[in-house]
Amino acid sequence: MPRWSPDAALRLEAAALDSFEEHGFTDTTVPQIAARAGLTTRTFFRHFADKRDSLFLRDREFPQAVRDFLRSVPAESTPVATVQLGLASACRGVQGWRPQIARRQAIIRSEPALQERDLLRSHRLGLAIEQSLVERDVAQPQAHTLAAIAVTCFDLAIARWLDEPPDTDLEENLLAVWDDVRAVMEEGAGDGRGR
Amino acid sequence: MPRWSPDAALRLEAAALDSFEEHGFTDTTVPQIAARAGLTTRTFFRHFADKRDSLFLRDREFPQAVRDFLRSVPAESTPVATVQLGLASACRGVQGWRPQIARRQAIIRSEPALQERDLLRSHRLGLAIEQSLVERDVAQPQAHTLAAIAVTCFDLAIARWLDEPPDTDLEENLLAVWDDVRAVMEEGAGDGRGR
DNA sequence: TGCGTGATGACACGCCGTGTCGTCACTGTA
DNA sequence: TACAGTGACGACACGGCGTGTCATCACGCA
Repeated sequence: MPRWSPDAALRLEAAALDSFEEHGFTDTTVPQIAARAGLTTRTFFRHFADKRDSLFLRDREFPQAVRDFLRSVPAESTPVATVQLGLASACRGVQGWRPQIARRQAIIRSEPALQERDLLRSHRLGLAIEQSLVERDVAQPQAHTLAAIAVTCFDLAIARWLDEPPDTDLEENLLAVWDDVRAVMEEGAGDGRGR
Repeated sequence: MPRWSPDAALRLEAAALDSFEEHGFTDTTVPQIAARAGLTTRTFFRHFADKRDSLFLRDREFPQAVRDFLRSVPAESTPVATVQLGLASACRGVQGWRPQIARRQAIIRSEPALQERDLLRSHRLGLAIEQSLVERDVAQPQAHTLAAIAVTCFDLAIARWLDEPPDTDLEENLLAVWDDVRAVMEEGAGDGRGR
C-alpha cells in the first residue's frame, strides 16, 4: 500500500467544491480545504496556483484535447466546418458532466474573482483553437476571430443548456446559438456603415 | 490650500505604472506604490480593490459611457449599425490615448494575473453593450452574441493598432476587423453541418 | 543493504487586503 | 466667531494568502 494516496489533486478539488458550497468561496480558507482532504496547506499549493484554481482542475487538459482533435480533422475541411466539428465533439464529451458543471457554475457565478478566472479559461481555449487553425494554414486574423466566435458560441450554449431540463442536448443548443450569430452578422451586411 | 491633494487616485495610478515598468508587477509592493505617491498603503486600498486594479482606473467610466452613447443613437438604427456607431465613437475617444494604452498593454502582457483582469474589463464592456441593446428591444440572445462580437472586434482592432505606426487610424483597423469577421461567418454559411 | 526519487509535512516569513479608530481641513449655519 | 458635520487620510492590528526551505519516508532499483 502506498504511503500517499495518488489522487491528492482530485481529493482537494472535491473538498474545495464541497467547502465552497457549504460556506461560500470567501469564507472558506485553504487550510480548511486541505484538512478536509487529509492534507496540509503547503500540499494544496503544490497542486493549485491559488484558491480559485482548485475549481478549474479539469480544464487543464482541454487546450491539448482541442489541438489533438483539430489535428484529426481532414485538411479539406473548411475552417468554419472544422471548428464546428470540434465544438460538436466537445459537446459530446461534456454532455455527461452536466451535474458537476452545474455545481461549479453556481459557485463561479457567486464570486467575481471566480468569474474572472473563468474568463481566462475561455480565453485559453480560444487560443488553442486559434493556434490549431493557424497550423491548418488559416490566416492569423481569421483564425483569431473564428476562435473568438467559437468560444463565445460554446459558452453561450453551455449557459443556455444549464438553464434547461437535464436531458436537453447540448449540441442542439450550440447549433441554435451558431445560427443566431450568423443571422446577426448577415442582418447588418449591407447597411450604411459610412464607407 | 487643501490639506489633501484631490488627485490621490491619479497619483497612485501614475506611481503604479512607473513602478511596474521599473521593477515588474510582481516585484512591486503596494507600500512602494503608496510611498511613491506620497500616501499610505491603507489609502491605496481605499481607491483600488487590489494591486492589479491600479492599472484599470480609466476603465471604470467606460460601461456608463457606452450606455450613454447607445441611448443617443436613433431608435430606427438597426442593432448592428448601432453597435458600429458605438465602436466608431469609442475609436475616436481612444485615438488620442495611444501612448498611455501602449504602456499599459506592455505591462499587462507581461503578467498573467493582469491579462485575467483585462479579460474582465472586456467582459464588463460587453455586458454594458448587451444591456443597452436589450433596452432598445433587441432580443436577449442576439444582444449577447452581438455584444460579444463587438468586444472581440474592438479588442482585436486595438491590438493591431498598437502594432502599427503611431499615426495609424484606429477606426480603419476596426472596419477591417469587422469585415474579416463577416467574411469568416459567411464563408461557412452553406457547408455540411450535418443538419 | 544501500541509494536515488518524489510526494508530503513542518515551519518561517513577507505581502495582501480589511476593520477600526483617530486626525484634521473643509463646509455650512447661525 | 463658534461649532457640528463630512469626508479623506494616517496609524495600527490582524487573519489569510502564497512561497522558500528543509526534513521525512515509502517506493523502486541495483
